[in-house]
Amino acid sequence: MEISRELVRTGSPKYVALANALAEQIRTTLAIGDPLPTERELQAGFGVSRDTVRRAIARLAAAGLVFNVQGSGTYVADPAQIRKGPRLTGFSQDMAERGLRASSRTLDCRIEPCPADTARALGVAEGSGVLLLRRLRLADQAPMALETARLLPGLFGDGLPDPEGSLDTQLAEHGQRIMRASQTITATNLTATEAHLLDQPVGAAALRVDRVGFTDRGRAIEATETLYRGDRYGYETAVERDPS
Amino acid sequence: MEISRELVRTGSPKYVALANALAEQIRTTLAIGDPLPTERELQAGFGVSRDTVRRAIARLAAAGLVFNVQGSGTYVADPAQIRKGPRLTGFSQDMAERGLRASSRTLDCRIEPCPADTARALGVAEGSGVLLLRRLRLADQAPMALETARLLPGLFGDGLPDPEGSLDTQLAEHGQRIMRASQTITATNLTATEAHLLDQPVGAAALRVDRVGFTDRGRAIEATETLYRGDRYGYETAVERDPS
DNA sequence: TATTGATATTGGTACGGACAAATCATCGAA
DNA sequence: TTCGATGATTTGTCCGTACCAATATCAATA
Repeated sequence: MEISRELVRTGSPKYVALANALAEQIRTTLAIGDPLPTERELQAGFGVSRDTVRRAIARLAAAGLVFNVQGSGTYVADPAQIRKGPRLTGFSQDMAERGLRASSRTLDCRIEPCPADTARALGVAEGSGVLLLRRLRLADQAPMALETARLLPGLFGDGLPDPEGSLDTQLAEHGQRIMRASQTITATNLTATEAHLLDQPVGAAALRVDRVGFTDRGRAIEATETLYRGDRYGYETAVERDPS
Repeated sequence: MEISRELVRTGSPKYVALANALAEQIRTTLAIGDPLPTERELQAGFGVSRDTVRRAIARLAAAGLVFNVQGSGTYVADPAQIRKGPRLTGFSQDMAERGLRASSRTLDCRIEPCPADTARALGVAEGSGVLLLRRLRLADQAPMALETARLLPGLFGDGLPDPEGSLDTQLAEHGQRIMRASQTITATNLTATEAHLLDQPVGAAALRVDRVGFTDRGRAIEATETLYRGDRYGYETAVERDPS
């Protein structure tokens, strides 16, 4: 493997720059199963410490690009097989990655008393006012999902969000970034109302995703229930074994 | 926070032992939002290097137990809100964690030609012989899921696996451990045959999980399709934002 | 009182070294 | 040829040090 000896750092830490450089070289010059240069070779080649090399490789391993074998080396993983784990995305980005154009039709946008289960998830008192946003989500103009979001009040200053835009983006503009979320995925048959909105036959199978979003401080700020059309949507995820 | 000064190491690395010790003390003596001792305090208290302390804390952070704030400290996260990510488990263990007793009824167990899509997932030639294992999975005696597994031949020496036992356990006994898997989750309506086996009405919504299991070397050895009853099963997962 | 600015504290990055554990290549013996 | 021992190689763990970046604290100032 050819080793470039200069790292481009645009404000990011050195190990991130090194990881990017390695990822690029893996894409361009290495095949699946090929070994990377040894850590000490990389250390010498890039003129960095082994600690930095190991951090960079750990980053690639976490992304599923490579895997380590103690005593042997570090090897390029199969990108077709090792899919990336589920990333936290909004609907728009999710659709974009599937090559679909996302749009939405707002069904409801107002302050309403919080139901019990949502209140528990958000850590607020039952019946206290939360922002309700109900939207029909379209992909390439055709109905894809029915989304009911409840957010803590005051996240958008005093006003309401723009129902047409990406919630995630608007939250970020107000200094609130959802860094992690917990989801429960179930299957359900559509009711008549839901089926009509989604342009599906009554009783059709739908994927129901209940999501609670947290900031990096662990504060729950958003609870969303989404009904995806079973015939159009699949949820991809990667799981790993417990360290044991 | 009280700091114990002795670490119990049962073969595991020091940072793992420290992480366990910290997790225990967090459970017993700290509340949500409380700050951990500073890294330098822990370093002195346990008599280890700061590197070891940081590794231990990184482990806890990855598990969602704590979170870091640069310049401020490390704080205890809310365990009720931050659920653990999905772990790679077999059906038996999955049910056990839900407090249900798993059993199974074998519907089919033989060698058969591999269909095209599975062949691609497993990286073998289409039509080559793979081990087919079809089982009805029961939880507390009631049908829960319909599982169709295809495995590379020869994983169990020359014979077939015991259809009643845990596949995962039997694989491990033959030196094959599935370390990661990629899954696609969809919703579907049950056919008449499937519905009958699962004791559900025809057309009931079911959660379909297509899983491909890989060894730590990235080799695919198992492809499983599982139909879970929509009224009994939910899939829980945690997602995180991309590092960006 | 409110704001600013200096200073200390805390986690984040980076360097260096040493040894352990797993693996691999080699060589010798059976 | 086959098997096993041996030593070299490679990743994993652990230690120590130094400095950077973000945050918190508090005194000085307007």
